[in-house]
Amino acid sequence: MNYWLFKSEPSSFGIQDLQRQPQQTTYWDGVRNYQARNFIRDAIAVGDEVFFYHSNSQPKGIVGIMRVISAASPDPTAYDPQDPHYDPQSNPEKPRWFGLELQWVETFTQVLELQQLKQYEILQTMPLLRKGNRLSILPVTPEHWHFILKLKGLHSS
DNA sequence: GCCAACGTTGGC
DNA sequence: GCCAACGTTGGC
Repeated sequence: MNYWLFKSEPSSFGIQDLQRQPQQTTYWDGVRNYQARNFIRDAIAVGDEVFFYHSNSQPKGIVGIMRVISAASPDPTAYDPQDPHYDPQSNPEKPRWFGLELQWVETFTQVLELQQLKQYEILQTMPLLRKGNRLSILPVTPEHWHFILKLKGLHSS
């Protein structure tokens, strides 16, 4: 069982949107970066837990937790010319992009803001905090995962 | 709105 | 295979 962090802009899909879905699940599609694709296709497994991160927003930070409930499958939006993530070069015979199903687990009572996370020495090695890291899907070490959960405990009432 | 830090594309 | 140009992400 591994831990991850998925970014999304709440203006397009935030954790509140996830909570409103039927069964509180969603298919995470639209990933068009090979490194992130490799995580989805090769490393993320059913049962893994995921921090939901709101990017490009105010506040920005970790807003909750999701759980992986399906294996990766070819992302159908890649073949849909109407979709903003349409990739004309991708071919259903040889899928290039993948997505997977996630289920809502928890929404934090308070956002763990980026600025706050930056204050902790132990988190300095998080890929999330490394300058210039724009990957939308990142691994989280168990050490960092549990530290952040403790932080969350401190800041919820 | 700006721009640094990438990733991707395509000419050569 | 190199690398300049371009596009995107995302913090500020």
